[in-house]
Amino acid sequence: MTISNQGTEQRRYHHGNLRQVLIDAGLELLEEGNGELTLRAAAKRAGVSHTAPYNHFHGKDGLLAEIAIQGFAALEQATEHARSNAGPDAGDQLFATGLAYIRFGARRPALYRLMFGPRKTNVASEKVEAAGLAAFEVLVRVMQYGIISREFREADPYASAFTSWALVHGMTQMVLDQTGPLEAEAGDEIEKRLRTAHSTMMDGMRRR
Amino acid sequence: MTISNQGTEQRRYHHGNLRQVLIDAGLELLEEGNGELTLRAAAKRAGVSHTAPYNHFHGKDGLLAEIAIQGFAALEQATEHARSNAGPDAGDQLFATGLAYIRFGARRPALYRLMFGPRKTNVASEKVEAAGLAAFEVLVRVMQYGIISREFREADPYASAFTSWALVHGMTQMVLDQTGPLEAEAGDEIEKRLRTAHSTMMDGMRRR
DNA sequence: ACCTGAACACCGTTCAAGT
DNA sequence: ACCTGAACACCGTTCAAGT
Repeated sequence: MTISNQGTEQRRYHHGNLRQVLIDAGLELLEEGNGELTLRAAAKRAGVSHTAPYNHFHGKDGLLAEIAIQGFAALEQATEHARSNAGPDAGDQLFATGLAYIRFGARRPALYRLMFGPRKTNVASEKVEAAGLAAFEVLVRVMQYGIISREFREADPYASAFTSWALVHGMTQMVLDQTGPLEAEAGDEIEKRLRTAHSTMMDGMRRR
Repeated sequence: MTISNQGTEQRRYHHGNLRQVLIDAGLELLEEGNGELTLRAAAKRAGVSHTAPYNHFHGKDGLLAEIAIQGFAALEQATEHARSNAGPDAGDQLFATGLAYIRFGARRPALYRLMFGPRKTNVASEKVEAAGLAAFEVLVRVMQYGIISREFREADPYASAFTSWALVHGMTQMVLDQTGPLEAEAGDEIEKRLRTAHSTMMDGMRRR
């Protein structure tokens, strides 16, 4: 006790870090999953009884919240990666970020829906919001860069980012649903649509 | 039989038009409902056994599809009403349509989510898509009008409508979720955000 | 043609009980 | 501290049976 247990180490009992194992199981099921995530299925995949998760999460919503947080972290990473590889042009960075965003949703539809789905307001959901905000800030940085580099006209980067976020968020939703007039899984169609929207937006954002 | 039964009249058995009664019950539960719609709850409200709906719908998904169709019809009506009351300026019409759209979602969150939520692809979902397309075409008409009146520059009205639709759809989603940086239920905040986005878009759409 | 009730296989959650 | 198994109240769906 005084020797072997380092303070920051995750405690392990039967399965060692069951908490993360359950989250990973949930993410897997969501990836494979044609439908909904089930607490019992996640427990089964983790190799524990269906009541074991209650020792680590605030019921099903608690597990869902953790999964959403990790989803937002992955979204942030995907968009930031695209942004930093897009070259020095702010408009290019904005387009690359938006495209990476939509592709993230298109490839992980169930996870994406979970991230933006309804959540009972509780303590955990605040952490989800924080994770979502961190992903949002990738776009804010693009806007700030565009303004500082004098490529974009003066504006509130936060407000500009909000507009762009809403646009790609809406497009992603339309890719996931078959509702609305975007039927193609073909990435070409998505890219073409985003290109059109992006051009219109850029006309309104660029310095004249 | 030869006398009393008119061909187009809805057949009534115990409850008369149970089909529509179930749809209305579902809409009510969705409106009140803090959470999910249940087939059994809809049947209970309609005053029938929980298996009765299977005589009228393809299971729960069938009922959900019908509700979504009626939801899209209501959305179409709300946006069309706003458009036709917005005066002759195409930009004003576009803004009014978008605001009506977001408000529709904000006031019927559960119905809105159902309309755009996941649906198992089957026959019924084609009719849902058609209903969604009809609502979308309100925006297409605004774009066509703006181009014909030479207020908007030449463009594919379909593509322009798509961009606007994605934008308001994304904003609506952000109002419903608390995710993202739009916390206010106050209509003022929503209107302000839409105004910003609309101005940017209009800069890109207006004839120079 | 339309409806019911029993039955089945699920689900989330609680709780006493084990280690 | 962590896990299990029984139990409870739900859920969607099927099916034989009634009228």
